[in-house]
Amino acid sequence: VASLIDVARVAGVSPATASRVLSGSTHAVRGATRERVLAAAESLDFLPNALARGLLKSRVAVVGVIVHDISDPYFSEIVRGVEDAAQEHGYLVITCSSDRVPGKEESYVRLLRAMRAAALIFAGSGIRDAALEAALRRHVAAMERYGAAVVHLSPNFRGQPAVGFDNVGAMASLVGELVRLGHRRIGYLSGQDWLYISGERGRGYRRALRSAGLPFDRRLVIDAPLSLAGGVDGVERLLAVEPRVTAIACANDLLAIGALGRLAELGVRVPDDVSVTGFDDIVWAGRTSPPLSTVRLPMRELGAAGFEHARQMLAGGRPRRRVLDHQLVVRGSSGPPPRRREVQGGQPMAEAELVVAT
Amino acid sequence: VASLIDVARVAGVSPATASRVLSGSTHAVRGATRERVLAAAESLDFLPNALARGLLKSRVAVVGVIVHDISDPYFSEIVRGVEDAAQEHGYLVITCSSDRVPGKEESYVRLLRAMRAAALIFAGSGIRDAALEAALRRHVAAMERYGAAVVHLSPNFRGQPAVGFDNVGAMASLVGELVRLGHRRIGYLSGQDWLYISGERGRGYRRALRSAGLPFDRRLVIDAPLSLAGGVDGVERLLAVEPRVTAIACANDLLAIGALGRLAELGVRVPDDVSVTGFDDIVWAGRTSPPLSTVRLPMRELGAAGFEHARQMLAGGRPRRRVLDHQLVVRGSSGPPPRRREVQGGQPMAEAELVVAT
DNA sequence: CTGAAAGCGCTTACAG
DNA sequence: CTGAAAGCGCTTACAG
Repeated sequence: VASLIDVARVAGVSPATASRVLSGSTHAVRGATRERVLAAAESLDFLPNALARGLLKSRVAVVGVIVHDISDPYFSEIVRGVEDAAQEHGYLVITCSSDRVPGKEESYVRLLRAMRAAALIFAGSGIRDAALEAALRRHVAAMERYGAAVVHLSPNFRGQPAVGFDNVGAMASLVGELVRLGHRRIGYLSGQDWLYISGERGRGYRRALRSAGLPFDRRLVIDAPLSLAGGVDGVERLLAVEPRVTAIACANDLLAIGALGRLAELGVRVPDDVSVTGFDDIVWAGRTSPPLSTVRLPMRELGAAGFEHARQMLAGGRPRRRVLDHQLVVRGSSGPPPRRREVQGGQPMAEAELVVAT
Repeated sequence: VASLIDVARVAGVSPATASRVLSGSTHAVRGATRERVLAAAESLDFLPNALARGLLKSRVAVVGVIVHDISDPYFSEIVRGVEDAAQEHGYLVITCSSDRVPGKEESYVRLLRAMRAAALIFAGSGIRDAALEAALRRHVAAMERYGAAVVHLSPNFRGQPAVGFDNVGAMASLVGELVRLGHRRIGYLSGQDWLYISGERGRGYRRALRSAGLPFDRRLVIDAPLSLAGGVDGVERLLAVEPRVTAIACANDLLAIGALGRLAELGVRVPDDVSVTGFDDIVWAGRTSPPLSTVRLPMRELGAAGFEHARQMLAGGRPRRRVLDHQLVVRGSSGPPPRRREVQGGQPMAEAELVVAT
């Protein structure tokens, strides 16, 4: 493989001159010399070694992104946004699926640090885990010492993210919409309680209830993981605890889609018997049966903005914190509560009646 | 940031000794010395610089994966498989969404080559483009020269992939299933004709027709891109050309799901009026309305096997070519053709009759 | 405008 | 078992 030395030799110049031509330096080089170097590089199919350059610069043009799972559409959308922005600037993107397991997250960050990645983006929510957070602080400090930019896109141990969403407000407006439709007993599938993001979205749910003067019933909040399986399981548990819910708000679309599937199996009609809402608006939310009412978060834009934030930091700037806009998307999975129940008011209802539509 | 030199100084040994302890060398080191080095590394929060090591080894523990689009579930599944296998061996994964644009693909491969990635995995189909293929040959040759492993997971200019699927056979059996159900006029949304994969799957479609003694009608093959939008648009064009189709086979699930959406809007009932089949079995295929009949490809396993193949090559082995098993998944989107049409046989049918179910 | 030289942080024959 | 030294492939003050 040709090195800069080879190019210099073929062009009949010193490596220093060859470097100045090939690395985009501003140092002046005579036109004819420049041509000779370019021709030599071309003929040798020379490509500068990014490792050598990175060693010198103490960091390499790579951005690591920590996600929960790259096959989760929420995260693949974000990564796509990072990728697009990164590519424009010649950066490569490393994806790390932590599965929200502290050990995996730490191990990925360690590898990224060893690689001297120029930027580290935490796309997913922070995990409440003292040992992990201590390790993360250490790694992040070390990375910042060698000049890396570290950016969070979700709430975490450092607080609010550099670029993010108004999770509280968005969830509050979505649940508020259910209240407006007439729902009074609204269940909530909340996501793992040791995720910072669950705290935020749960706060939105409670805020909406409070604004409507509705009581908060702890039993209606089910701590189900943010996944399809979590939705399947969570909706089951919720109905077992309180079959009279007329609406189920979910902390993300995956939970809601899982719930939708299980409700269909149980013969519970959506939205006739129960309304269901998601959060995120992944592309598949519009194609479920019925289509999911949710909140649209511009995930791709988030990823791009996250990279941009990092890039500005690398350029020595102090970019401002940003909160990207969300949008309510009302589709077919939400509607007014069933009449019969309104008539019954707060009366307990036999479980059989809930699945009357079977 | 602490370097090996710092560790050596603190431990009171030479950098050579510190290296031997910290890099997992087999070179013998006295127990007490080893302890001192380990303690020093620990106290300095030392992490070896992967760039320096990579420079020495002429490649770095990173695997680049070229995909069409990381937000396409087919590819995010594959990447997840690569990631899981890679993580076990301390490799990091770089994802590159080429959008099937030759210039982007070339540019990503160039960056990966500059980075001295130890492995390059082409997850998506090859693109028929002379200029791209020439550039790719050049880059791949250079990468192999510095010791990288290059692996394809889909048909391409080099022929069949190192690890892949039996696309022809799988599509033939799926279309064969439609024939078995009684369909005689089967449309086909084929994917871009300049993708090697489209050629393979299209061959499967033709093989099934041939086996059944059915004529191949070029007009029933619609060259629609492998995406949701392609399905929306493709099904529209197909019905315009030949409203009498009783089944529509699609080159992937995205096409089929797009088609399903458009058919619902048109009031065409699936499968009562028209059967629809996909290919890949992405996780969402089971949640459409109706659920999609398709072929299940173990994408995650493909990614893992692809990494494993590369790893064996890096270890100096000559791993065997592999074809992973697929599986027919018959769900609700396919069924017998409508009665009325069987009665009418080959009679032309007014377009209005097709959408009679509106 | 050009080049010699030092150095980024490691690893590994080689000598002892 | 340990260490001095060379070298991977670049870039950049520094001198001219």
